[in-house]
Amino acid sequence: MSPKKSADFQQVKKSRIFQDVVNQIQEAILNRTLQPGDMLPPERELRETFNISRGTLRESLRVLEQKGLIEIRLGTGGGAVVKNAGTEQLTETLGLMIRSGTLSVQDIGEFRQGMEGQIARLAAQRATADDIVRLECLVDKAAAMTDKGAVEAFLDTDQAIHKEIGRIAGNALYRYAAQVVHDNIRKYYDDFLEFTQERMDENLLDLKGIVAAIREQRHQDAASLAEQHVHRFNLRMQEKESRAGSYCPSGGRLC
Amino acid sequence: MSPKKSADFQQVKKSRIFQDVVNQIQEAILNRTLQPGDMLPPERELRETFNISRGTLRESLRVLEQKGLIEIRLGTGGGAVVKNAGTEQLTETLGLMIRSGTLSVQDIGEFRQGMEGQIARLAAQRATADDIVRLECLVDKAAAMTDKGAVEAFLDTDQAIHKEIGRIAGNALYRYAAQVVHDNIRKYYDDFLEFTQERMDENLLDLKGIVAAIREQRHQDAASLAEQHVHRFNLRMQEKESRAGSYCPSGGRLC
DNA sequence: CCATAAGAATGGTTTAACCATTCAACAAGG
DNA sequence: CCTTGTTGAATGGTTAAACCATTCTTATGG
Repeated sequence: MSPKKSADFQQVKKSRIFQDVVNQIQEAILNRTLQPGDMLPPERELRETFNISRGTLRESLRVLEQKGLIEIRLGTGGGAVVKNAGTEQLTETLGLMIRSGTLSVQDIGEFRQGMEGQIARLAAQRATADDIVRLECLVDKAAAMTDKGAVEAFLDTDQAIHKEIGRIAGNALYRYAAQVVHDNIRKYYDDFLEFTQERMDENLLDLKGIVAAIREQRHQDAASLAEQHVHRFNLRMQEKESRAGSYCPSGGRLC
Repeated sequence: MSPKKSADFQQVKKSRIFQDVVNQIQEAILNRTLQPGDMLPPERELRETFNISRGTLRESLRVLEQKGLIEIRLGTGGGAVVKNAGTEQLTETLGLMIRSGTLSVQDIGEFRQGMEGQIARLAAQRATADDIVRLECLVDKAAAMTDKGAVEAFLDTDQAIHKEIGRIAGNALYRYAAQVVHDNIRKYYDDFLEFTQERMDENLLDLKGIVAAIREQRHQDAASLAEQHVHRFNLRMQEKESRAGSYCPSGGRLC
């Protein structure tokens, strides 16, 4: 066999017993042999099953917990419960990358801009009459909140609209990615951004435009409008950030 | 204070010593008090510093390792080394979501399609003369590979071109996301897709088109062409998948 | 100069015990 | 009968001390 095509061997793994146990349990979960909600046997029993010490077993459980595959509960009737894989791990990892300077908030904002555009485009291509009704109902609600000057309630509705558009787009990864990005970016803008009446009016107009484009299946418009919407937001973030320079001394990198 | 606006309390955390240790070490790493490449003291020393047992400390280290913040080496001079946050964790988590059926391969393919479009668009907006030279050099190389019918080498070059476009786009998150998605999708198509001469010709044409659009700063064209490129790929994957139905019985969900 | 063996440093694992939290069953008092 | 408090068992969380396995360095001998 030529050296070029030789199967890409894996480095021989050091015998780490806990890793083997992690793999076995993880397989069982991904297999559906263990389903979400199922409980693993108590530690002292599992210990015997695998024929390892409790300490080693606990290292395995810690890893599975950190992967988001199980949750560990205390007390009688407690133990390891199989979980549904959610977005918490992605959110946490992305958060680490931001905080460690591997990613800048600008990067994330720009990513979000493109992504929200694509989501709006898909939504415009796939929205049913039912979806439109639901969206317009939410927009009406947002308009009411704007009239009343209820900032908190407006923001909630705004978020609900974005979530609904994500649902309509019909792609789970876009939905998760949007949530992960949002959860991470929110940590920063929550501290920064005050929401004035003018800002609400502006936002409401954006939302109306996007929903109209979705209703009329103008997917290109929906994408552009959603992008502009996020872009305006990103600009404000940058203004804020450079004005309050102390927050982030190293050129957009967070500390 | 009204019940509506009551601060969003956190559930009281159970006293888990190892978690506290994880937080302290993680803070030190994100602080840059501990920098990538630095080594933590040996377990027996850390044990004393935190005044906990070795078992508990080891659970902490396992968690940090799983988060991708440290790497643990064996033997004399071994120990915990601080790592740069990379994409491995994201890749792994996304892989878990695919395997557990939370995401379908279609979802990922569609996501990738939109994302590669955005990346190409950014690249078209930001490419310098230097970048263009490098890209065209790679395209020439790919053309040579096509002529020679060297499939492996062509695929390598193809990937290099995509990577270069990602670099030119200048957004770290797009770059990471592309890699994560690619690494996960590759697991499936590597098994499936045979690469014929015709396929290579087709791909080469796509690449030439995209690079030309980038050179001439036709960012809209660059986006569309890149999307089409991925879309064609996605279609082939779906064909393959439905033909070899046994692989995935539950409607596009992987088992 | 190189090969090999011995030893030390370090992570990996085991054992056995005890502590802390939770829940259910049961008892006491109203 | 219902409420309230008590107790005990089940389970995860932590500790301690020892030993095993891997890796690197150093000494030894050819």
